[in-house]
Amino acid sequence: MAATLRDVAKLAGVSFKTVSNVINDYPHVRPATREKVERAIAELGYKPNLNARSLRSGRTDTVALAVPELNLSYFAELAGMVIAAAEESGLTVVVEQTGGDRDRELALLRSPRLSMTDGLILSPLGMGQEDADALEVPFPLVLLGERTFDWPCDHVTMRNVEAARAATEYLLASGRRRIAVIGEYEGEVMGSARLRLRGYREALAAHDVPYDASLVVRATLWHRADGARAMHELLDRDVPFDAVFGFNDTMALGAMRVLQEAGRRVPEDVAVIGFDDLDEAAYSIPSLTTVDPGREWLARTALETLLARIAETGPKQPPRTELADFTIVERESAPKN
Amino acid sequence: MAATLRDVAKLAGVSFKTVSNVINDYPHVRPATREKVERAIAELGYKPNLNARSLRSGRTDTVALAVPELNLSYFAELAGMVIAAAEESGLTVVVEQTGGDRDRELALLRSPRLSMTDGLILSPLGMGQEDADALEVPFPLVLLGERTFDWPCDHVTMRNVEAARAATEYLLASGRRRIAVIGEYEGEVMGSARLRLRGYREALAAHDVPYDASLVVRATLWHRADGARAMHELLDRDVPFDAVFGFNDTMALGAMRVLQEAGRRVPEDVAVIGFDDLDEAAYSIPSLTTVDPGREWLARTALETLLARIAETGPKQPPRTELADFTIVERESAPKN
DNA sequence: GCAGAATTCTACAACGATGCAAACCGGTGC
DNA sequence: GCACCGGTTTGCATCGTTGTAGAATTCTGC
Repeated sequence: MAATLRDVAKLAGVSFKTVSNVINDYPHVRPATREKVERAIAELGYKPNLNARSLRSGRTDTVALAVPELNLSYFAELAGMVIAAAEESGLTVVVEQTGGDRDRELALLRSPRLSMTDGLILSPLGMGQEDADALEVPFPLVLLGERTFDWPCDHVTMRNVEAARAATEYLLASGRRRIAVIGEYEGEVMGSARLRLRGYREALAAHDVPYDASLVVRATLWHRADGARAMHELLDRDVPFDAVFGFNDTMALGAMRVLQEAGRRVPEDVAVIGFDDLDEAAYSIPSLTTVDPGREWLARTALETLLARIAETGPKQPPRTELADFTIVERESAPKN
Repeated sequence: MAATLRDVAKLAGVSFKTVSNVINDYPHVRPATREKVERAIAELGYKPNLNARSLRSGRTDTVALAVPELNLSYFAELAGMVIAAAEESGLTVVVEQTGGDRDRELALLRSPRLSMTDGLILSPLGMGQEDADALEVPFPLVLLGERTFDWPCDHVTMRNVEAARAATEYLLASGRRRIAVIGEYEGEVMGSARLRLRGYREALAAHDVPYDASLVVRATLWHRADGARAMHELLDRDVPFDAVFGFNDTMALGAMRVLQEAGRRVPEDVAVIGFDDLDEAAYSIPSLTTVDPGREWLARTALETLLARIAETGPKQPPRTELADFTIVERESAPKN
């Protein structure tokens, strides 16, 4: 089996605690001793058993990240960024998929699996206000992305309302007046869909454009297929529209595809704007104008916030809420004018 | 702090070992005792400390999955599938990103972090034959995707040569003769790029179409931007071509975008075929004909193979090689004729 | 050359769980 | 009435590490 501290100690001719001291950079170790120990470590290829270390020290240097599914590019890219940021701090990341399902989110929050981690970054989707007290957990927890309830808990998110409002105003400024929306999700109380819809309505109101419910199409999951389905539904409704605001890029791309199949030119007949600024938005045909919600910043900040909470020793600090800045990325599907 | 076995034991009025027996479904526990213990567990909200359990039992019920980056949809979707499959077996998955970088792949194989897992599923990219003995590791290891060297090690992959050959023949059958290829990677000896190129050449040879190196464009990373860059390069070369075979969908989509920007019609002027069958391939404009390499099967099989190796007790079984079946998914970018 | 203060090293007890083997307990069989 | 037998419960050692406290060694100043 793998070498342990004691094996190294025996080889180096010191007590096993000294080996531990060397590994942990304990200051008072004579250079000669240190070198002897290091040679023994190298010779045996000793690697510390992190489980034992965790058990003893109480720290695992592992964090859990729970997202709906990696199949959604937004979450895949976000997860990639969180993992990269964690790697920089020497942390390991356990990735969990909840499917955006309430029960699985709740189960995760209670799961013993989390005892192997120092904390959790959760992107909740399915949970609602009635589940808020499930967030009363005995470990550091950071919500990443819109929370669907009111609860004092660290929270890193984007300016959904403002960004959606800006996106809508961008379309309005380019002369569009009949702006359809894809991604509304009626069951949801405080999630992204609701907030983005609010931003949309604020923009309309600010420009005296009447809100028309027949331009709003719901989609609970935000996959490409949902965007496509929503666009079919919109076309079937046979209401005129000259722009589409997809609540995420994936749906916007799905919708854009259907739009063009149906013979509508983008952007001449219909402008399309998305939300997320996925990698692929720059390469679609036409390329997709979208909102960059500041994902890189979100990922890093979520991790930093979690680490700060983990490092916390004294009395509990009040919950933090961090908001990313957004920008609108202009591309072909919705030119400025 | 969290409740331990002893706390539960005290509350239930039994020895802590009995509590352990209840938790582990040890058969000889009187129903009355079991119930008493279970009540105490529920009352205290006891959750086993998995670190302690792992230390003692040697099993972590966690596996590591290392892919180049989640930013590449292929790997994101693959990772999602592996995690989902692991979840079904009650396993946790640690995700590592290597960036396809040789040094990081090697570092990972030697990392103490793996002591927190029961085994590793690795998608190697950067390592080469000279690193083969780095695969001599003291834990179960399964290579997922093409291996870049010859080494007796469990290996789950796709039929790269045959699939590439089939893709090329598909294009030939539709009358194309000048088929460009994007994704060749000269440094690589045995990886996917080489194998797919071989399949391409076999198909050409079988149909007496001469191989023309000026139609082959290299790309070391297989991002959308690489596909776009490669297509620019190809257009700059000013050689005639009537089809493009992208070694993955992401590049094919990037290339298709550039192609259309340049005024070439897809598929009328140039047919495009990809490889991977990503979600988005069905929604691009035009939708992308591609090779489905059997990812779902790959993900599940990789995990199963790893689990079998972990469960292994007796003498080491010989390494397994598992090959997924592929299919060609016909879409608009390359119609059958 | 020696006391006293640093410095360096070691011993022992945890962390919270599981495996083993022994102890217990009530009932049988003789 | 006693040995014996399952089924049931328990005690102890142990996994590999770190924290604390104290022992051993070296260094300093006189």
